[in-house]
Amino acid sequence: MRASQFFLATQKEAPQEAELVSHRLMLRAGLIKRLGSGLYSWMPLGLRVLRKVEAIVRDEMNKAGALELLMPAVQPKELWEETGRWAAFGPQMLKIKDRHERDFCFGPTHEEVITDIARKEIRSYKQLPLNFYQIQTKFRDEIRPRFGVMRAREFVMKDAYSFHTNLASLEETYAIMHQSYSTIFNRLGLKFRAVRADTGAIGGEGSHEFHVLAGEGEDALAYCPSSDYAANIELAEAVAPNHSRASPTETMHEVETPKQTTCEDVAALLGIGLEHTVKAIALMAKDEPANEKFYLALLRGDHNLNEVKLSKLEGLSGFRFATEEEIRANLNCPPGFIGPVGVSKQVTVIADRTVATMSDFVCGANKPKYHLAGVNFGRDLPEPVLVADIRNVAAGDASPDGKGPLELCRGIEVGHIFQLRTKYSQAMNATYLDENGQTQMMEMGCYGIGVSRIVAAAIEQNNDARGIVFPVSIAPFEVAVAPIGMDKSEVVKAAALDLYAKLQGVGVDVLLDDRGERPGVMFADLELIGIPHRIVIGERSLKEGQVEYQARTAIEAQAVALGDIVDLVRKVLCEKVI
RNA sequence: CGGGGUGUAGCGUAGCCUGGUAGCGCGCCUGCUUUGGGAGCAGGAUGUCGGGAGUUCAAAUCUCUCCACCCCGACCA
Repeated sequence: MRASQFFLATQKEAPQEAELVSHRLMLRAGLIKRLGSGLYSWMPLGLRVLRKVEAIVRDEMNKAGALELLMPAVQPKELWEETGRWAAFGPQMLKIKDRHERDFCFGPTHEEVITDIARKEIRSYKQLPLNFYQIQTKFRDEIRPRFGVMRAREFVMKDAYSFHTNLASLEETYAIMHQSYSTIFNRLGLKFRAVRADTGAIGGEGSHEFHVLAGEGEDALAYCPSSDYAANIELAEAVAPNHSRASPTETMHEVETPKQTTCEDVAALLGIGLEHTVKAIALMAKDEPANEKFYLALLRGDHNLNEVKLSKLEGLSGFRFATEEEIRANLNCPPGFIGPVGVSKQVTVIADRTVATMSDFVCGANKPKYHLAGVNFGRDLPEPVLVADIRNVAAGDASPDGKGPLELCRGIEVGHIFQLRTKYSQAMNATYLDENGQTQMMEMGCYGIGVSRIVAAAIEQNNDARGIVFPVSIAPFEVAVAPIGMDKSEVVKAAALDLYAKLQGVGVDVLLDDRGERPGVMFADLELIGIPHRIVIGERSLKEGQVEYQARTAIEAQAVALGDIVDLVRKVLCEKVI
């Protein structure tokens, strides 16, 4: 591609709408343009990247035995009513009407459509297993779209759905997909991690998420460096302490804490470690539809509440944080000084497993400007009603597989695989006849990849002060040729055109910057848009029979003989292929 | 939806408090010069100041209202 025939739309300054580095760079490099909240146009440069990601995903899906098809983006309401998801999906689903006032949605996902296809087309066990996939635009009316295409409302997704006669077959395909996803992210040149995950709204049993590792990722992950354990922090178990509670050594006593409303402040005032304090979090939840109860959740001062774990406890599925008024009404004390000692029987106390083994701890006194020290369960207050794992794991915690301490990192979820089992086949009566002529439910799996999100995640993981650093496999162009003074110098022009033709001839995806811009402009643009390799042709070095080669990640250029440059490019491109 | 913020040319912004000619940088167009890290000079084009209503002799500026977008929480590929 010649830059003069292409559409480069780089900008020096990023629009102030963007906060996240990948979003800013995508706008500055002219990869995308915003149309509305969560709606983006893919400009020619960005689309090249998106298409390369798609091509890798498609290639690996095909290799894994999945069959590509394409389903309608617009889906009739009736299908969704069969699974109860017309109502359950809620406002995240964009509902639309046709001219006859019939209800449709713009598909946020395709379990219903594919299951409808399966129940109509699959009759016999001989046809199974089958794995269908598509790469398609989805729409989810997110509560808060943000970060550009990272969390857009309209986005491109690869979704695959597999059908099986039994669980073993499902598990086999699930393992193949797991492997295929790993291959995909390796080929994309991304650092990633597969983690055990919560199954969320889609339901089912086994589930793994694939995260691109990035410091600003939306998800926190826990992993064990000395084993293969890795899990989303939402799910990662904080293993129960392996010691029993020590006997009390102190008597309970009040301490004056006039301005200390947090565990940190109280610990600092008393000169003790945060791990000797207990914080109380006031919650409201309905155990019956009409009956809202007040709860106190107890966590060690240095631990954080895990809302996913908490909401899985009996009666706490729809919990919310109590308001200040509710705290005052139930504890007769303002927030900042609340604690579990002396509370009425109306208050249900839930203790994290770590808290349950603490003794001689410090907590709020339920009395303004006072805390209590030397507090002990059994003696100073009743044992907690419920003891459970309700905290986030912290770095250094024991791994649940017993193979060492956990570490934390952040990631961007770009893939998710599920064993759906028979959730949809049952709801929609997707059956087949087995060897004995008996009707059986199909087992199902589903496997998603956020194709457009991958582009943002790749940039989030690979950038520097000068701009994007694309992995070769998804760069809009593999190599840029930058001739200096092309319009002035016939030798430069001839050499540039010749090299351009030769690189194209050997199948290199090359951009010739023939715009006639000054060197500084070319270099800045080519670096911003993240072209991995650059060849500069100038009169100066041509006199020596040389050109300059520089990798995007390199600090300095190296002189290369004109005759060797094509081979060098082929070599560096091959090194990147996995 | 709750909390915080922003809206002035394609992008970034000043002006708003204290009402009175809409300004700057980048980009864009023309010409000349320039060509190894975002060029120089000269000339030029582009604004419903987010929309509507109100106050006023006069509104980008004050008031009301609607809208859009961004950031923090619950959702997710």
